[in-house]
Order: sequence, then structure tokens, then C-alpha cells
Amino acid sequence: MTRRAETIELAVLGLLHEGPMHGYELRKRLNLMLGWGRVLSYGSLYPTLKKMLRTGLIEEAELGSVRPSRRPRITYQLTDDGHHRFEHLMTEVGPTAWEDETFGVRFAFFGRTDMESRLRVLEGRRSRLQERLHRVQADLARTQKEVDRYAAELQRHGVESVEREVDWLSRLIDAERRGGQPGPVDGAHLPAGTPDGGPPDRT
Amino acid sequence: MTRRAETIELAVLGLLHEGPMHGYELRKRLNLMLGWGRVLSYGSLYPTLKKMLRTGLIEEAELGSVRPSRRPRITYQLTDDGHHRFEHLMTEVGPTAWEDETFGVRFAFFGRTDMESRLRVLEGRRSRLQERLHRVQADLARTQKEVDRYAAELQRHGVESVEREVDWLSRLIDAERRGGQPGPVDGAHLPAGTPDGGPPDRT
DNA sequence: CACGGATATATCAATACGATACGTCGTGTG
DNA sequence: CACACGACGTATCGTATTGATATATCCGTG
Repeated sequence: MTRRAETIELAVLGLLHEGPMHGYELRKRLNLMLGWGRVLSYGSLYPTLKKMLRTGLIEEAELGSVRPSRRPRITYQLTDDGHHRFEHLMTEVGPTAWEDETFGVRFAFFGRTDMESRLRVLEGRRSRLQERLHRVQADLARTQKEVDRYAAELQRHGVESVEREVDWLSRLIDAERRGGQPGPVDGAHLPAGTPDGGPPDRT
Repeated sequence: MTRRAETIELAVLGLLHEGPMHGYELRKRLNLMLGWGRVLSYGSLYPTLKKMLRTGLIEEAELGSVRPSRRPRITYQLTDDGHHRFEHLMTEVGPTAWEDETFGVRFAFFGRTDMESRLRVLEGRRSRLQERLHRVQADLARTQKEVDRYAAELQRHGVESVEREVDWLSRLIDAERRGGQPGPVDGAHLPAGTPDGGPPDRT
């Protein structure tokens, strides 16, 4: 499976923890979740959903109170296999876990995995960015001859952005380490868990 | 032509202003130029070069002193049409000019266009980002019910990044305006301009 | 009630990617 | 020296991804 497809799969599995959802809604949530310009296209999402249905990671949800006149919408929910798959993907973090595309999704679901996995991903990502930084600076040292003013400014801004993300990660790692269980980020909200008292999804 | 292809074309045209280059080198320069994770793939570059050759934007450069044993490498240079095309693309800025992909390339070549075009692109990009910001915040207001702590932190960080880019753009716009012709950006850093109170923007 | 816009699923041609093949060169190493 | 190995350099191709579009229902508003 390609990187992209795997990311979508992970995202769907993660989101469905909040309760049954249909394609359109998954797409909206996802596009919002990662401030993204890059949006998730239907041409990617729907085929993925079908494949996941085929491989038994998700299933169509029974929805009792659907009004019969209502346009059919296919609401999906996790199967046990789906739960396991999610847990597996979140725990068995390989070196691909901290690439640009995947990292955001993984991070968004950190609340559903253990601290050890979180730290591994955060540190992996930080190394990745630092390495990128070093490479750019090395290249820059060699190519510095006569750089255009604007080109240089673009470089500077790029490097600065990455450095800031590194700082952000460092703060998170630090919080993770000292916070242990409870509160890594000064967050305003409590750990979600499954919101079982939660919203009746019925219309 | 699709957005991506147009971006590559612009990038090639811009780079070739520095002198003749061959594909491999263009790729390296390009990948460096935009701190990019997204790299330019051969599968995109070489076909684009051939198309540009066909449409007469570039031509093979005569290279006198090539050692005969040397593996053939195709060095390209701009034609007059290429120069015109570049100027046209940089000047006739439409609303597509400040999308994520294109903006970086355009910015890198700002030195080769006039202040008016620069300002239009910078302001366009800023509006684009602000609009994105507003949308996200609106969405956030509606969806804020029970947000997971990590998901929220990801949001926060995303918004913050965009806000910082907006600030960056504002500083650049400011510098452009007050700098007029000569030196909008300083060699190393930009004036940390607070908009109005502004004592000299000199570093 | 008619209109437009949000909701919702689905498909498909066009395009971009990334892996790989092929070959040359420079460099270090036993 | 000979050999391997990584950087240089062009080229192609199957496949994944996109983006646009078709279809259809629901709902709020003048």
C-alpha cells in the first residue's frame, strides 16, 4: 500500500472511533483536522472506504431511525479487526510514521495510544526535521555564491519555519516526559476517551 | 495546463536566467530552492523539458568545450520566446498565482519582476491565507464540542503557523511599499516592522 | 414553489509520481 | 591495479492520485 492510502486508512480508522460516520462527513472532518491546503479528494476517499469494507476493517452501520424517504447514505463503523488494525498502526511505528503526510494524522490520534509510541513518533519527527535542516544548510554553504535577495529570504523563512516546528516538538516531548500520564499540553480539555455519554447520532 | 506543470515551467524559465543548465542540475536547484519535502520528480521534469523544447521556450545550448568522451548531457538555455513567456507569467498575475505550490517559485524570482506585480502577489497570498484562517476558525467554532486534547493542539499549531506566515507577508509588503525600487529586503533579515510606529526599518 | 446551496455517492480521463533501468565518472580502499 | 560504490545524468512506465463532473435528495428563503 502506498503512503497516501495508508494515511487515509489510518485517518478513517481513527475518526470512526468517535462513532459511525459516512463518507462526506469523514472528508469534512479530515480536511478540517489538518489545516491542509491539501484536501482529501473523493476519488481517494470512496475507493479507500470500499477497500476497507472488503478487507473487513469497517462495516455498514445499522441505523434504526433512518427516515425511509431519506436519500441513502452509507454509514460506516469499525469492526473488531478495524480496532486492532488501528492499534497496530499506532503502536508499531516504523520510520515512515514521521513523514510529512502521516505525522499530522498520527498526532491527532495520540490520545488513543500510549506514551511510549507518542514519544517515538515525536522524536522521530524531530530528527527528520533536523536532518532536513542540516542538509539544507550544508547545501546552502556550498551554493552560497551569489544568491538573489528574494531567494535568500525564501530560504531563511523556510528554515525558520522548520526550526519552529522543531521547537514545538521539543516542547511536546518535554511535556510528554514530565507529564507522564496526565497533561502534556496545557490543554483546556480533558482526555476524551470514548464519549459514551455522548451525542445520540440520530438525526 | 495544470497548476503543477505550469509551476515547473515557470521554475525552469526562472532558473535558466542564471545560465544554461541540464535537467539533473535544474532538479537539484529546484528541490533546494523550496525547502520542500515535495520534491520534483524526474517523471515530471523531463517530460516538461521536452515539451518546452517543442514549444520553443528553451533550446539546446551549444557547449564548445565538452570533452568528447563525456557522457552526453543536454544543456538547455532560454530562447527569446522563453524570456517573454517568463515575463508574461510573472506580470500577468491571476488569482492562481498565490496558491501554495506556485507562490514559492514566484517569490524566488521576484527580483526579476516589478514592484507592482510583487505587491499583487504578496497581497493576494496574504488574503488567501487570512481567508483560510477565517474558515478554519468558523468551522472550529461550530465543531468545538468535545475536541481531543491532541487534536486541539494540532489545530492550534496549524493556525499559528499560518498566522506567522501572514505576519511575514505583512512585513514584506510593508518593506516593498516603503522601500520602493531599491532594497525591499535586507541581506539577512527584514525590518521587524510594527506597521505604524515604525522607527527606521534599518536592521 | 422554485431556486440555490449543502448534503451525499460515484466515476473517469488526465496527470503526477516514484521506482527503476541504463550508463558514465570520480574516488577511495585493499 | 582492480574493484566497488556512490554521485551524476537521461529516460520510461505502471500505477496512484487528482479534480472535475454527473446524479440526486434535502432544506431554507423570498
